[in-house]
Amino acid sequence: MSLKHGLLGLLNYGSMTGYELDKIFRDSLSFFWQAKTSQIYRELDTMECHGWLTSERIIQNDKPNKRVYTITDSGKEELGNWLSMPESDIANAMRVKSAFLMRVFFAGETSTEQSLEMLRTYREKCMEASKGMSAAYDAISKYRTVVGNDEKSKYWRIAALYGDAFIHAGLTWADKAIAVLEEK
Amino acid sequence: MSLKHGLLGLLNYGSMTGYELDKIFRDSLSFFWQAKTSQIYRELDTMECHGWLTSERIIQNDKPNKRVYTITDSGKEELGNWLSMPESDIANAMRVKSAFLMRVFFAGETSTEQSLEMLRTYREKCMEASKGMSAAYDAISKYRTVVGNDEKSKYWRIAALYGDAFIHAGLTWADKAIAVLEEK
DNA sequence: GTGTTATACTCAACTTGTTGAATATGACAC
DNA sequence: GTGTCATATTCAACAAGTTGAGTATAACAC
Repeated sequence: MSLKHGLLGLLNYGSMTGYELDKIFRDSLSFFWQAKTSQIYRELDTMECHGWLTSERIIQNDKPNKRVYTITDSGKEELGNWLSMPESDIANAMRVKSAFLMRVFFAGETSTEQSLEMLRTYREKCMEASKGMSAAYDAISKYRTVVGNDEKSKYWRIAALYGDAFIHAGLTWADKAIAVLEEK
Repeated sequence: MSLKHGLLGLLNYGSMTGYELDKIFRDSLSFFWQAKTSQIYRELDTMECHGWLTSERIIQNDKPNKRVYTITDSGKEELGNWLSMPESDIANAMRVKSAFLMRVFFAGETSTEQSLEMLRTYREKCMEASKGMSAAYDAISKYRTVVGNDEKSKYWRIAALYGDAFIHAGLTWADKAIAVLEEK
């Protein structure tokens, strides 16, 4: 249900269109949650049916018409419940689901050279992601001025710190793994 | 498609029942891929339809009858293709999907005390997971003797190292995050 | 006037994953 | 003879996520 709650969280900052929500997801939440445009619109529909949102059609002359979504009291309540829900998805948070690691696990079926190649590619992706983090921090600064709340942006920074920590862990792991395979 | 490939990887070690596959998933792959029993049986069905597996019904006297699955040449080919498939899910591997981090991101809506509570719980789960890793290493030793291949178990260790690295990163992140919230 | 980009949204088919119950056998303990 | 555990599998309904194409408007540059 977390996509729904992510959307509620964003709409709690202010009313928005599906298009804007989609962009913010890509810009800033995509590090820890990804959603396709089509899924976002679908979820907005069902959330409106639940009564968590209302929507209003805005006629525009310079651009295509749009639909602006606004969170309702019932939506705010739902968001609050989700935020204070304990345990269950903290346990969930520990869960990794990685096709890549599954490949590492079974890489004994291929050659050492191929496995090293894979790990080196992973290492490079970590380096790229590491550079990309500055964009995330930029996005945080940008949206902080929009939302105008430093207390909230503190939590965004904490989430970004998670990104840094895990990218760094990925790098050092890759180095260690490469070393294990290279030793003879 | 990774559950299918995980099952192929295990069946490549030797023929097994759905029940055994389910247990091995829980024992050793669950760190990076989780699947429900019912899903495993469903996937085995569709994989047999693809011709990646054959199955044989074994009549037992002391226990309920069982169905033993065996990987076919076509299945081995599929496994090989998946293992040498580049890029695509290395990029995927970088992706985190965490409802917990989403909650951190929006935790500004709740009190600092509640947020700290959440982070402390996370920290504890990391500690638990850290202890649980030794069980994973035990499982590796146990299955190494079953599979009888040290070269392969090398990769299992590498996967386990990933677990260690990420649990450790989670711990230090949680400490940092708690420090950020506690500073006034 | 042509191509590109940004805006704005919709749809359908499909695969994957979750929930949770249901069924059945035989061993072993008390 | 009752209860529990380990073995072994099946089913159905539902929720979530993916793929990929399709539709449309208007600004801006060249």
